[in-house]
Amino acid sequence: MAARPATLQRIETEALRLFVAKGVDATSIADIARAAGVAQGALYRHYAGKDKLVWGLFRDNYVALAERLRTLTRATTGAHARLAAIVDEFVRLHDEDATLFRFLLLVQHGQLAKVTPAMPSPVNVVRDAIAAAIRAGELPKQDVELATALVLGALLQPAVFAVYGRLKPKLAPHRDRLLAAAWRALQPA
Amino acid sequence: MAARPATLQRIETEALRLFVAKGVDATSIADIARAAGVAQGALYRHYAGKDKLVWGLFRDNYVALAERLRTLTRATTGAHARLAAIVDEFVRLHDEDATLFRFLLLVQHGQLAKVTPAMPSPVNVVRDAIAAAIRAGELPKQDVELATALVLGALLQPAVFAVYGRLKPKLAPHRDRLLAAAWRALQPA
Amino acid sequence: MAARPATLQRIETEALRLFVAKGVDATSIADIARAAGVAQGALYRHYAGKDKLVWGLFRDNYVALAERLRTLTRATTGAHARLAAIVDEFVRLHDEDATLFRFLLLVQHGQLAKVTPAMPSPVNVVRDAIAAAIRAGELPKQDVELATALVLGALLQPAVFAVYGRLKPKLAPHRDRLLAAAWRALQPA
Amino acid sequence: MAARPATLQRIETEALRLFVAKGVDATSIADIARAAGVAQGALYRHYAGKDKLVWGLFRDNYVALAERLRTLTRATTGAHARLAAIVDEFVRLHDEDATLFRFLLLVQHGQLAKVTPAMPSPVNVVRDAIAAAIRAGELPKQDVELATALVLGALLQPAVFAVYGRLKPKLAPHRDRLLAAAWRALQPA
DNA sequence: AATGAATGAGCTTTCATTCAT
DNA sequence: TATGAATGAAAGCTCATTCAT
Repeated sequence: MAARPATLQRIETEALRLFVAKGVDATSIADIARAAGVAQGALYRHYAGKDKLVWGLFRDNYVALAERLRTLTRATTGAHARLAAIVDEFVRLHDEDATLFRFLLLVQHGQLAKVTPAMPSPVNVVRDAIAAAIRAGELPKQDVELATALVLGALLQPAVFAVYGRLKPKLAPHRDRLLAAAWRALQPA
Repeated sequence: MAARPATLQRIETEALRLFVAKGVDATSIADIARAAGVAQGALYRHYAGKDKLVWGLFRDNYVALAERLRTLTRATTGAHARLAAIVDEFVRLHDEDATLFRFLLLVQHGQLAKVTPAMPSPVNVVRDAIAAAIRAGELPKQDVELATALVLGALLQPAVFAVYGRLKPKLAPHRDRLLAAAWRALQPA
Repeated sequence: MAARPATLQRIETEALRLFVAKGVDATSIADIARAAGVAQGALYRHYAGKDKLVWGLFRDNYVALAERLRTLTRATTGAHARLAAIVDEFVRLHDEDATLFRFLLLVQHGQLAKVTPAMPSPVNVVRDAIAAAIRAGELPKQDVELATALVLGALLQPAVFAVYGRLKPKLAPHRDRLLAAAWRALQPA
Repeated sequence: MAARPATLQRIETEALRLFVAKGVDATSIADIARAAGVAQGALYRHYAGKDKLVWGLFRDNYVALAERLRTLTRATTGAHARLAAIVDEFVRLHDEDATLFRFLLLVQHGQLAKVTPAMPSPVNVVRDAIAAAIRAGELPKQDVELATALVLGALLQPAVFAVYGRLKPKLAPHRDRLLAAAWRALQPA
């Protein structure tokens, strides 16, 4: 009863690690099984197939991030404070679980097509926060989608730079700068 | 002698199109050969293998973009004008050859590891322009790599949004806004 | 102690049903266990393996049919009456338990190789009845095996037609016709 | 140009042989490739998959038999002469290519479900011949499907007996007897 | 130069069977 | 006794690459 959850846990941990290290397509089921210390067939008790494993890992964590962000924006008042909460959550996730963050970052292409409009999405949380701020007069009127892209760009591209070693592995030291860039990107004047 | 380059051209065009549409790994040599109207074996007369084909397409266009950007920044004076030239070139490439832009955007992970420091890189051109502006006192002192990431984020994330249909297919209408966001991201105050 | 036989019963019923519906090879142990409402491992307490399950089901019912036919032919006098008894038993089995009949019919190839000469076989009962009638002068001299084939053909091919919906599901209405065809097949003149 | 058809021919010949000897499910693609002396992948140049190979072999020969029978019945006049032509063709096919005949016989279950009404079918040719004879007053009125089953039973069950060694490998010596049994089965009086 | 049949390694997946609990 | 997670061998299939023509 103590070793059983461990198997699934090990599979997910190793899968994430390998997907980030080698890419999803270059990671075989055999690789994952070997790393997790189980037989290949054992994976199929937990996941219907490789696609489902990738999608499950992506969706669960993508949705969880969206829900945390939603909770944070609901608990916060004021456009700037909300943006700060969003930035902090991105930075925290990146620095606390870089593997997971990079998985979401690198694997999104190929998975985003499966995201349905009904699914909670971090992108939509950011967009909704911006839209609300505009409606409240806290931000100037502007193209909401473009504004969302600019905010996300300020958060994600530094993460990409960290992946390739152009920036140090932790984003926390850059938190204020990221927040400032994101905030100013919302002032089109 | 006039039709031969056409064959190679067709192969590259179709390969790019398929790589963007289905992803590199999901695109087989057979797919490309079929789309280009040649036999599979014929591809190997032009490329040593699939990896080389992908890498060749990436490197050639990546380097070409870098060289165009380098030429532009050399021909321009003043930090803001240079940044404008960079933004314009990104926007132009995106709007004139969306397939190529998206190929570079989506395929970079998995190819960037092969980029040597000696190779001209668009990222380095942007970084050098920023570094020069700081040295010249046109921009405040700051982390150059982080500044580069913020500028690129402002350019690339809107392109990602265009891929997923969150923004309209052309970036030109957003040119001023992108430039403003990139410029302000460089004022850390 | 009363529910246990029910488990075994359920396994056999569902196995037969699935074997007929999807074929033996296309039916997995998991399918049977699921349909019977037991765990996969539980099947192995009753059967040594899948092959043994199939063989057991075939042999038990094949032998049982042979023994019923043997009893009937022993209890009957006269060639025509015996043939009628055989036809009636085939028709009765078919109409009362179509699944079992079709299982025997469809699964025989692949199982018949395991039938030993010592095992009671419906085919041999029919053959022995014909041979006895010839010895008794009730039927003309003829190739006994060929005669057996002709009688069985008249009984089994209509059953095949019923499987594929070319005939209605019940053979009882055709009983007289089947008997006539079988009887006449035995008059080589 | 001489060796190419040989490959496909070898594949089909060996596949048929193995399917009859071991059954379709027990015959692996590896078995066929080994027997045909080609790599496994080579099979997929000619057939989309194992299912398609089996179906292709079945359908082609099933249809070809139907068309030969159709030609024969069209070229013949009189119910008895037509039936004789049908019996002769079955006997001929059986004795000249026992492997093919047994393939059609043993593999039909599992393939017949894919036969569309538009496809020429030996069963329908026999049925049509009987129906025509009834309309012409050459045979008494009767259930045409049942009559078809009885005729086919008289032809196919002896073939099954030959498979299992209960009858000698050739049916030709039994031709008159088979024809007589089939003909009498059509006289319900 | 081009063709396309063939190769062979590798992939994902299935499944009968085992065994600790 | 029953469970179901785990095993491991084998299956069907794909695909980058080679090579005789």
